Amino acid sequence: MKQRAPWQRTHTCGELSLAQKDRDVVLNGWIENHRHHGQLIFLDLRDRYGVTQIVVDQEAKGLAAGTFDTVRRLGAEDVIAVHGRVRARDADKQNKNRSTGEIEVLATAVTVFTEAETPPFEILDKAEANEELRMQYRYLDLRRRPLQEAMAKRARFVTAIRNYMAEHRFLDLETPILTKSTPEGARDYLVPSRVHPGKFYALPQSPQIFKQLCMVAGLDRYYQIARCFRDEDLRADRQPEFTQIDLEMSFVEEHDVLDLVEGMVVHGMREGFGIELPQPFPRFDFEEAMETYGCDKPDLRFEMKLIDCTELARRSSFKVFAGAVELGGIVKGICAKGAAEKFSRKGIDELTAFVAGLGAKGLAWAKVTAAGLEGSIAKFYEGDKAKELCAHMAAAPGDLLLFVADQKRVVHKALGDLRLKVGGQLGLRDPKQFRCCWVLNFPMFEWNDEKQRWQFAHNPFSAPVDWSVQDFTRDTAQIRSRAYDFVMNGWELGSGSIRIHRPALQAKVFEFLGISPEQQRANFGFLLDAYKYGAPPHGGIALGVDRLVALALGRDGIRDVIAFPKTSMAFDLMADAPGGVSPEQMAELQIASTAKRPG
RNA sequence: GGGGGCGUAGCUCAAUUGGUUAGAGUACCGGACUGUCGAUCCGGUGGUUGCGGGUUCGAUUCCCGUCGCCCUCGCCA
Repeated sequence: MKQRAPWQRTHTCGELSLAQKDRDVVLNGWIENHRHHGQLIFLDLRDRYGVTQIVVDQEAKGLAAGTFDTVRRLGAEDVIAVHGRVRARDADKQNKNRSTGEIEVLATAVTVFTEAETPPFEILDKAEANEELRMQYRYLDLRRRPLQEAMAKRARFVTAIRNYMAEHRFLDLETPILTKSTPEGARDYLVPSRVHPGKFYALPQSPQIFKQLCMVAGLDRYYQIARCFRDEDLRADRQPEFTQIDLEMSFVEEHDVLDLVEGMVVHGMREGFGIELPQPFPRFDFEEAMETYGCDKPDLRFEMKLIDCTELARRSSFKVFAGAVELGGIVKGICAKGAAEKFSRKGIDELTAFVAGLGAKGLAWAKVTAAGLEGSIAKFYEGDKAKELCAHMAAAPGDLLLFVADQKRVVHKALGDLRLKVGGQLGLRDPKQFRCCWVLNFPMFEWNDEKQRWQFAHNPFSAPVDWSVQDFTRDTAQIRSRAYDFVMNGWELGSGSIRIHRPALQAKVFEFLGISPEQQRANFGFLLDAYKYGAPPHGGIALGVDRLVALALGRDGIRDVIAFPKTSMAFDLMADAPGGVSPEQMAELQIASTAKRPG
């Protein structure tokens, strides 16, 4: 039988109920609250599992000598052991808000492990202190129930993912944290090498190349809950280090990866958060997503699709419409169901300003009534024309129609963002609803205006949809890659592709982008070499764990679901990192700082 | 790198056109209290108004700089 020290808990603070009535128990935990009534003291004792009320009664039989005086001096966040007996509470003394509210523990003795100074902020469910202070004392913030729950659910989710991956024959393989800098992509975090003076490791932006090498190695199915590092400016949904579910599979095509990941996400959401995702996840061609939703990461919690009105507009007496079409542009609209009454003239002016900020020249609008249309385009659409337009837009009385006429890119950007804004204002973006989809066949290259050259849209290893493409200079913008994104509620949560596994094709892609054979060798030489020795066709994906957990828990940012996050200046307020190092350390690494104001 | 917001007691906030000794709630400390559960009641401690400078008879308030936090554009293959 297992040894238990006298002070060690027999139960947690969340598990006692009438089932343990009259049992002698020991609880360990933090004092959340204390209420003094002279000869009677109540303590709320908290641990990860819950809160149990402790009663210390000076008159109680069996109360150890001195205990009452000890307890009288205790305060919030002191850590104690309570010895006592479980007692049923009278009906009028029960606390219905607590799972342990039907019982309490009548103390016989108390052991004080540590007394706590008054914390810089109170440990309450509702975060009352500002985030800066809470990050500085993160270990106190983490005591709060919402964060404890977030951490527990995140851990449960990750465990579910691991189980799922193991069941599907994936090997959890570790890849280097100290690796090599590559010029493309995000800025690297660098680590100086002591034994190679003047040389640096880079922390991985992702395990991309290593996981592909695992495929060349014949390991067949790789996954890792991998930490990734990117030295770019932060946002609410971006931290300098973040976690990905990274995976790669051999001898597969898109649907193999998509099917597997779909199952994984469904399993993880169910086991981790109790969320049932509607299946199957729709799969959109990139082009289709852009045409229908105006963006490559559609929020499918509501419809309000972009409807092409270019042909109707072409023969319109409304010059803005006809004129835009004449200049090679398009006209599209959205129909906000039942929204006519929810948007005043002022509300629509605000939407107009919104799309203007996105590059649109204006916003044409109409409210649908039983009699016809009202609004900026009403006089151009009367009688049958109004009916025709409404039929085309599938609009009914009470609906609000919004149109943008411009070049395709502008229309999609403006209406895509407008759709999200209007959907949000109509309460259609319910954080408790979860809708996933896939977007496939992204453009392979995109034009970088600043650098005046083509660059990878996804990553350098994504295969073109058409294997036989020989000349990337022709119709470059039309070339599609076998890249896919996983999207939930309008958030891009994952990105992957079927890779190039033929060295000749890979070299051609690099060549097109102006990466010289020397640079190729220097940066990716080991991958290109590896491909010479028999690379299987393969593909994979990486999913952002932090974003996924934040979304599942309805949090606005990922800091809430990371135990020890950094500020938007990539600073760790608790650890005070980054920090200075001694001249000796610098000398040993043979590096010097050119910073004007060190530290 | 650009734009916006915030910074006053341990914490959350208030303070009139620039005007007396910078207030309140809470926490904390002391006291009362045997059924509370964010206990209640009485009393008390607690301030470099982020930091530096300027304007002024006088600055929490106005101006300049600086630091920190948050949001955002650029950036994030």
